[in-house]
Amino acid sequence: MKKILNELTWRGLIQNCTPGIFSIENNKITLYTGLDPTSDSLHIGNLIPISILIHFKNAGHNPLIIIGGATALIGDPSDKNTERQLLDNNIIEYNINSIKSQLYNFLDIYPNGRIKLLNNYDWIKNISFLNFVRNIGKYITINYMIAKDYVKKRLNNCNGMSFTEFTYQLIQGYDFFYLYKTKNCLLQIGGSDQWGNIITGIELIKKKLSGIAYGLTVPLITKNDGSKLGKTQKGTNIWLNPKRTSPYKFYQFWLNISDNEAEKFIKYYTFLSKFEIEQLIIKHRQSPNKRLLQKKIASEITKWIHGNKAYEKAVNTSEILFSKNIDELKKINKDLSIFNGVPHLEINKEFLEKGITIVDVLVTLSNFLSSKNAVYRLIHSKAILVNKTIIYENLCLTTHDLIDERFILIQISKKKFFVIKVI
RNA sequence: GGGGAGAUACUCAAGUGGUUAACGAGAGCAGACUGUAAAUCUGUUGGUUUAUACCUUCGCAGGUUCGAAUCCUGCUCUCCCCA
Repeated sequence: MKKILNELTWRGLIQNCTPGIFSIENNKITLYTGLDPTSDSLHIGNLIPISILIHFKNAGHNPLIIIGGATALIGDPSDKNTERQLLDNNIIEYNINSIKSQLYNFLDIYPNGRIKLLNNYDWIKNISFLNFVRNIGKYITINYMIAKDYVKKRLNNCNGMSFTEFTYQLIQGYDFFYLYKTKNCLLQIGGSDQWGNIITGIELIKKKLSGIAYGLTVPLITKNDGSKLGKTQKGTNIWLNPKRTSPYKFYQFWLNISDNEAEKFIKYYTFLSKFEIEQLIIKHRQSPNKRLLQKKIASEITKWIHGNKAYEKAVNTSEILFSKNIDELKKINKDLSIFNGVPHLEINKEFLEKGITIVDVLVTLSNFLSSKNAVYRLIHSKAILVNKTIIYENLCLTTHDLIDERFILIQISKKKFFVIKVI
């Protein structure tokens, strides 16, 4: 059995763990992490605990992923300052199915692979309230429960905390208890906000079964400015679902991380060996302008999540969009699918013959920018390019501006692109 | 129940009758420099017009005034102290 905890430590993936955890890595163990179906897609923050599962799997252990079909009905209060809105059953079910099919795409899910997928609704749905209160609630004191940081915070907060959310930690604790009892699952992995919930499970196992279980949390991945990773500048998540975050955008996100971040993320998000990573970091420091690390991370993760084809397309699109001159644009041979994932507007050719202004394209017709003033401001600061040429006024575009008779490329600042396609 | 303080743009926070679309800071956006990096510097951040004009905005609703974020009245909400 390959030792794994040193590996995880080296990668910086361990934020906190319960004492004695190093004793378990010698034998094959079962471990799990939970995913909340609060949305119909995972985002890149979810990949960290998942990648730990994969490290364990590669070392020969037995990983489980628990989808929180039951716990999502309650809503995890960890890390939240206010009561959550309850989610609708149908939405949760839809989310569960979406997340499941997503996981099948990029993980070796049982029966073909080694990672088993379970839904905690399956074992929680049949528990009666009385049974739960007598058999589980009796083992955990209120004193223990209100000592949790997030509970304290909420108790001091005038909005308070509902009984429903207060019980959440017991339900998640019960999951761990159940998995320990039925599958001999010894370890739970979670984000740093999950510490309290994990500990409750361990406590329950200790009190009720005199068993010893372990927990491990991953660091909260932050960007240099302290913001949570997975959010872009505008605060939107980087999703794994290509409909929410196109492979092109996904690829660009990784390509744009800073040097500092890149040295960390290559350890978090790729499965390259320690040797390979150290070599890459050395090379990168020698000539950082080549951005070897960013490119490597972007390629590894994009291929992993979206597949080789989508990755190649994203690279191709990037090369064309970021090329300095107009000739590159002419090379695409009318294959506009290269622009999938780039914001665009489709218009009739007749419409374009009459002429259409930049402001209309970006605001009136597409809402790509929020106001006309914003466009004028950008034009004045020379931030808008049409087909790679800076414009100085609110230009009126016509069919003469079309490339290959098919499209016009508008570039806003260095990294934002907008395509007008004629149909 | 009694007393006190407050509510200003994305956030914090000045301004207490007249160049006030509102100081400043953070944040965002853009430009320069670079490597589609970081740091730095510069500009910018209500809307319409791409021009210099108008409209809307300082908790909500009224009022006083030539003129209000600023004064008055009522209301709503938040915080603090004493019961």
